[in-house]
Amino acid sequence: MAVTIHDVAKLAGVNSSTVSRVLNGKATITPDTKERVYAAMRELDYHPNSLARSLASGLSGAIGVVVDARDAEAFSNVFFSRSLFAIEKVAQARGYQVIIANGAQSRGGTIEGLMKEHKVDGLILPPTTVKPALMKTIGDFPYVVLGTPDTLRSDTCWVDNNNEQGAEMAVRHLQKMGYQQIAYLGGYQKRGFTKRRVRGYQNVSSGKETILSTDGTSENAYAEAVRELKKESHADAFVCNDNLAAFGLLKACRELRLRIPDDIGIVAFDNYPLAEYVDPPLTIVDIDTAMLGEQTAQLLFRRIENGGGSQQIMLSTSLVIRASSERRKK
Amino acid sequence: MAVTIHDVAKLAGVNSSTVSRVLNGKATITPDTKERVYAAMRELDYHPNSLARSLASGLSGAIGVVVDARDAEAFSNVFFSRSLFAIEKVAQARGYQVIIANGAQSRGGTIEGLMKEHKVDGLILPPTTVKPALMKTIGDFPYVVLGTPDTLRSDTCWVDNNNEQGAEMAVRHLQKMGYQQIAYLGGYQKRGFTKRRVRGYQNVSSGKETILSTDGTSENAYAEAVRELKKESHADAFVCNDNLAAFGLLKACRELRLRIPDDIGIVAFDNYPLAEYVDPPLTIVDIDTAMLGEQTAQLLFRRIENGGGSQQIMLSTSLVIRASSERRKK
DNA sequence: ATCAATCATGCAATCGGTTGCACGATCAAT
DNA sequence: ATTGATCGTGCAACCGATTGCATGATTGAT
Repeated sequence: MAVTIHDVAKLAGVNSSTVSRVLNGKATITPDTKERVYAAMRELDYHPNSLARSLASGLSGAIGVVVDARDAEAFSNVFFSRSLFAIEKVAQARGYQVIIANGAQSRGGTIEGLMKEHKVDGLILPPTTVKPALMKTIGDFPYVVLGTPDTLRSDTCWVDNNNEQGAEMAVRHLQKMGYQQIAYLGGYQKRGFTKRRVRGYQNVSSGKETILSTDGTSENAYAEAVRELKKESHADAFVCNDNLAAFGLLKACRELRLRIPDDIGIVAFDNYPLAEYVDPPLTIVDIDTAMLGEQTAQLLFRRIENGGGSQQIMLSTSLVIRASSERRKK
Repeated sequence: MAVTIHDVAKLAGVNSSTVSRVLNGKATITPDTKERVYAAMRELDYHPNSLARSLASGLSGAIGVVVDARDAEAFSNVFFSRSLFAIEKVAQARGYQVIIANGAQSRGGTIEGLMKEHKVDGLILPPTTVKPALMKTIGDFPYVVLGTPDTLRSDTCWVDNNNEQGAEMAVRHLQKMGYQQIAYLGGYQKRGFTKRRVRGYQNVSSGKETILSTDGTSENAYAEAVRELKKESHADAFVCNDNLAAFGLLKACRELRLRIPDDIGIVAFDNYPLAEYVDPPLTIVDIDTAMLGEQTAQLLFRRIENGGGSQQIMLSTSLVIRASSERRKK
């Protein structure tokens, strides 16, 4: 098989425990010995077997990122992949591996397996998985929720962007641009983040409240938008739950010959790469996904290392103003 | 610590090796004993330590998916995430973990580490990483390239979609719709898949060949498109290297008041979720990313298990015809 | 009834590291 | 010079599984 610590030890003329100590820098070793060991490692192209290492130390050296996706779309969710990128970056800097696992099909089994079979030292979970049953089996295993769990427990760590504030900001912006009747379009109402966005919308909306829920698809958003826009006194601006909803709305406006931003104003959540390339470019409530991922990973590592207290981090969103909400004249 | 195989053995009144055999179903065990062991496992909520298992068996039970991403965008590449979803699905069905790793910053080190430190049993690599130096260190370690490597070696396994055929199909379709002067827009020419798409374009293009390379951004595609469309006798149709290029082109057409599909025909590669929601909906060379991921993973597992011969899989693309190429009148 | 073949299970080595304890060597202080 | 503290390294147990070999029990054939 491959080169082991014993081969290195023999070549360097020391005991394997010494090699181990050199490897981990955990003890005082004579510079001379250290050099001989390094030389032997180099000569043999030694790579420590991480499995043996993990077994002995009781640490897998990996963290798990759980996704809750029934179909491929959720996986290719820009939000998810960008955060994942940041998570991987933080993990790599610490010499940790990132394991991704889809928790959708196996109610809790995936997560439990990762944990109890010692495959990971910590977990990043989606809010949808945080249910009492899981919390019981998870015990004091280190985990951080990426998003806000529906059932709040003070000892749960989570990192999220401030959806409520984001929606408030969107509505205020539209109001300032002179729109009178602002509606909320899109989003599956059972999802926590949608609820919070809607709440933000309700907090500051002044006119009639119109909330058009969808199943999350563009098609559905399109249909709802058409229905609304055909009414006698319809909304003159929309806060869209995501880019997909905004695209459905754009299509509806085109068909009904409503001009944006003159007749209809639009602000949408999430900054898709294409949002600024549609006609007109979309005003966006931008979520700092990189920061989200980074903070989540760092919080997790803090918990893994210190076991330390729980913490919740809420990141602010920012508004990227583009043509879709810039009414030229009142 | 946690429950071990010995605890189970003691409770069931057998030796730990018997428990192991029950666990793995590798030997004949009396139904009675088997039941006692299962009962003990259930009672103690036993979960085998995968680290110990891996060490003993020499198999990590994980595969690595390497990404070559400098920025978050490449990671959130729809192509990548959809394939990843399919890969994870296949892996989960076999009880394997999926480790993702960004190979961008550490020339080869990441891949070598995953391999030599026994963190994974096999690798899925992007074509960009397949260079002679890596091939030497990788030896006969199981790996499959997702995409076509630039430097072809007959013993390299890879899975890719047929980009050349896809481009040919796009051009032929535009020709049939009556477009005379078809250009190719977008794509960084050094990338293998872009080269192959351009080659397909060249194979069947009849009129003047116009190849407009970009740096991959929409902005750049927009600029190139504007430059082309301002010429005296400009192209009347474009095959776009991806959706981003198509979006740049759409913007250029809007500004120059060129109508699609009457004045300009468009076919683009990759079926982004938004492609059918722009105006007009885009005709697309569709890549079956799910199949791509699935085939890649399955090929990898075949190699891990049999060590078997090398194989190359080329998947066909299909054309999804929408309004952007359907010229109403000649 | 006898013997060989097969079955069920235990024993102990092994996978490749880590780490507490022990011990001789070195060093500083008196 | 003596003594106690500190340093550098080896020994061996241990992490929690797997697996080849051995053994006693059971089975079937003659």
